[in-house]
Amino acid sequence: MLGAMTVPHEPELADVPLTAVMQALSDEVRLCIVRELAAGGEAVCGTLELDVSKATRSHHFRVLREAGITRTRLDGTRRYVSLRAGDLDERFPGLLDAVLAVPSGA
Amino acid sequence: MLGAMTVPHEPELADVPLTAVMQALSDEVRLCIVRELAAGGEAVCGTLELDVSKATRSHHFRVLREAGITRTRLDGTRRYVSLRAGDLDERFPGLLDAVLAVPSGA
DNA sequence: GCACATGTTCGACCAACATCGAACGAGCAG
DNA sequence: CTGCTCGTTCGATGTTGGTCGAACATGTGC
Repeated sequence: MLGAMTVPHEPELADVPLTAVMQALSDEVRLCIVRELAAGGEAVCGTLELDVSKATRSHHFRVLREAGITRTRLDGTRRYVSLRAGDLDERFPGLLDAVLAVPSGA
Repeated sequence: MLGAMTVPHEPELADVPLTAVMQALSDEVRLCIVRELAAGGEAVCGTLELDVSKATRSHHFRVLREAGITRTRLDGTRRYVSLRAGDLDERFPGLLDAVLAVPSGA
């Protein structure tokens, strides 16, 4: 029981139900993450500005990853996270765009 | 305290945050309702096929209504529910279409 | 008035979730 | 090897959410 941290699990988008994606995108913190990723491309987890603890941050990244929304690349002790925009748009056409079109203010 | 049942509260869509809509659409039962409304137009609450109790059904209709997704019209003892497709598309362009484009199976 | 039908509301219950501090693991720099 | 950093995992906790049965409210028809 040790590979869990080194090899994050990323599902096939075909196996992800719509409810899981909607659920993942129904949290303000996770929406922030998605927006920042959309705007700035790949990013290191710790560099994103979020008003939550390390543990909570890690939790949200996991939810996004397991909903097929993000991909995680390992580089030493850092983790680079990016949007699976292509996969997502193939599975749920227009959904991510519609979400990203909404300004963060409301 | 008795008007609550007779005059359902429907918010201005401008006041509804994206998270509320995503949240409302992240439940399978509510997705079923939305799909049936999209396919068949206005419908009476009780006529939709849902494998839940009256109380649960009422709960889901309330969540959809308060998320600005549906409108409720009173007619005697019945309640006609319909999608606020126009309002929704104005507020969150493309979102409802993207959701409805996903087949119910998955 | 009196049933009847349609929905809502009220507790209650259990599952899921967001949050945190603390402990842990893995890689990197001395 | 020893710290240091980055991030995960582990409880624990409080909150929210879905579900139900039962009670209630409201309108319709006899």
